[in-house]
Amino acid sequence: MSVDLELAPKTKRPAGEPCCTPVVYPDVDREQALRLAAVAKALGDPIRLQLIDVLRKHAGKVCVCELVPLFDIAQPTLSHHLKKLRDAGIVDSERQGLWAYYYVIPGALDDFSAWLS
Amino acid sequence: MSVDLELAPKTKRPAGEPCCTPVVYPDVDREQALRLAAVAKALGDPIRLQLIDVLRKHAGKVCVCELVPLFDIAQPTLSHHLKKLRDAGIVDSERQGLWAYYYVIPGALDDFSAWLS
DNA sequence: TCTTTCGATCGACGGTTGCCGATGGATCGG
DNA sequence: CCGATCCATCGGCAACCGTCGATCGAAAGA
Repeated sequence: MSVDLELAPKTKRPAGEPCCTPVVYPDVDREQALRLAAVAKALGDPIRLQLIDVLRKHAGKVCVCELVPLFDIAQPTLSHHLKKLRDAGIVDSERQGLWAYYYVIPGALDDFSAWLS
Repeated sequence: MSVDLELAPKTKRPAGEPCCTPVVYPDVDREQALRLAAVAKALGDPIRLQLIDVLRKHAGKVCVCELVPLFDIAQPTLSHHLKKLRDAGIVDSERQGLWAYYYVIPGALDDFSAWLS
């Protein structure tokens, strides 16, 4: 992986103790960090995390009218959370007549999962 | 896993199409979702994600004075991010004289990583 | 056409976040 | 002691977030 951030070892130190002898390297560049953090941010809400949990375990498309009664929030709030997950590229939706069916985009969490492991 | 959220299938539907026939089950209860989302939220910032990346890859304790020049932010801001990671239970610090050394708490990300996989 | 239903969007509100400069507390050298 | 260094905290600011009620557009039935 490429290194995006530079490393500037400290020179001034009041004592002779070794402060900056071990050099650290970031393995994730800024753009990759932005993408991964966007996914993490989308998962950083309990309701959205449970939404992903439901959609993933179901392994299919789930109607919004099924998701609403699962959580103690108003319908516009749920729609807002689903939009956040859509904007993060984690889920997508499909309209069938009057209903909207949501599903987790296959492989959308792979990069983040790989970084975390 | 225990199911915390109740499932209330919809009864009224204008057409005969199957809307809520497939029943969905959440596998994560509310408390677990809160813990996992707190970890995800802490990782939901590019700088914090890179911080974790550096600390994890280094496999040891890293002095703050080494972390400051890696990012284009002021020192109080870095300290703020480190506090967020500490509050989330992901990292911890250890003072040695004048310096503070940070490290990733072993196993702190295991639950989240397991849920994601 | 009129009504009902579903889902998205809007507008508004309190609370939180990320960022900075300034300051403080602790530690060490001189 | 005094000054320098490292790091945490404080106060403030603009931006964002989660939430709701109200509303809208699309679709289907009567």
